[in-house]
Amino acid sequence: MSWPEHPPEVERTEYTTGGGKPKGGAGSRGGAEDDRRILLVDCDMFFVQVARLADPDGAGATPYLLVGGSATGRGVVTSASYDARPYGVRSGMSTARALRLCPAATVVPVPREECGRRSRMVRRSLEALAPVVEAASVDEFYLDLTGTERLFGGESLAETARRIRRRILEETEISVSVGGGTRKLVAKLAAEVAKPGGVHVVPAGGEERFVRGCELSRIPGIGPTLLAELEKRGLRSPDDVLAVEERWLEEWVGPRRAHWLRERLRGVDPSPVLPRGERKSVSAERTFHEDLTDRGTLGSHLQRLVLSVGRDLRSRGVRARTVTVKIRTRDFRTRTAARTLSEAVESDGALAAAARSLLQELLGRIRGPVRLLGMGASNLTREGDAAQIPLLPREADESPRERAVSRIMDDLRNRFGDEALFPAGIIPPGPTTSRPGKGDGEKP
DNA sequence: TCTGGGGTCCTAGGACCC
DNA sequence: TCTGGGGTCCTAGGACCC
Repeated sequence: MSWPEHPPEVERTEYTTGGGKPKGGAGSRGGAEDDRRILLVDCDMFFVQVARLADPDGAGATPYLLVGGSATGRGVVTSASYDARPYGVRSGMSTARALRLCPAATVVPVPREECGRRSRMVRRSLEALAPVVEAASVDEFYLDLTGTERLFGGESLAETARRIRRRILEETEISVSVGGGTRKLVAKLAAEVAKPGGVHVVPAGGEERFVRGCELSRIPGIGPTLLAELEKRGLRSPDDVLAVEERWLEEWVGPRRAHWLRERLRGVDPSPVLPRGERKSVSAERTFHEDLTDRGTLGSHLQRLVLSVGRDLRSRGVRARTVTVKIRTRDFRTRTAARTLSEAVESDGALAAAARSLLQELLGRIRGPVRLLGMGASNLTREGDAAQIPLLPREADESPRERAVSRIMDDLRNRFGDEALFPAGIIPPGPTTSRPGKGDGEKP
């Protein structure tokens, strides 16, 4: 059974809101009358699945698989196989510690390209099955099926979810779990219940009871900081939070967050399922194997980051007006410096010029070695978009020649590989830049 | 237990303009 | 010399997500 190209009788819920932010304004409440049919399709341990598909004999052969950074360096676990989790391994944990907990485990690097490929496969399959698809991340997709009841012959949301699950597995070899309900928040939490490889749908009207039954830490938007803030006040469950007088909550976490929190815990979430718009920023960063002090070395690393970000910008056909440089020191403090240029740029030369002076500025502000260096570009505009007319004549941030040079370099790298050219002063890929897909995990 | 890399969104303060 | 309010843009930092 497949989805017609343009389902005529689908009545889409129309939303006028711009960003899909959970503003919770008085106008658009997700009240009891909310009868949307929303699914969250969540790939099971996505990186582990993809690593196994990409390397069936290596990663695919061991039950205890950790996907993530190197074991000897400062890497962390991005995803751990279900067999490894009973040992206490969690994503975000340092790989070294994970290996202490589960010594039998194999570590492999994240297969980035293959992850992108499989993610696009899943998205395309879903787009053929539902009228509105929002890619929330590489491995999570919201579907809005509101109005499809007749089209699907009265099929229940849970039946639809199971059908979609089977279909995705057939078409992409990726196993997913599916959560469903009338709101994104509820669908998301339901998917946790559905894992691994199952389906869970919360019936309309049961939202508040369902959310109240969840742990606070599982509610999207409640992170470690807010959690600790609430715990400090003795609030450990949704019921605890909802029992507290509103004015106290407002005093503790601020009026806006207090309101947001109460709405969420009552299962209210009016945010619409919206296909993702344009990218807002592009960045690259690097944590060093050992903290760095030498400014020349830092400069070379910065240049590498510039090349990566510049190429990313150009491949997307966008230009950036704001350049940001970020450093993290040994004490884990992060500092950023940003500059907005008078016109948007895309060439490595223009990006590098801005980045270099920002790095100097940052190095003047800190003492001691640098743990991480990052570089980002934001304030993006499409190439074709009308450029702002400068009010006064000024020096250009970027010449047509600089743009042309960068594009030629992209072309050469695309044809002959990343290592084809490294302008003087650039640190070539070192031993820490391991290549995915070879052998049994990485040992730099 | 020593914390990756890619993002998004929010807040707060200052500059500047009207 | 004292005194506005609002709007927009920019910067820095931080919370959060996967």
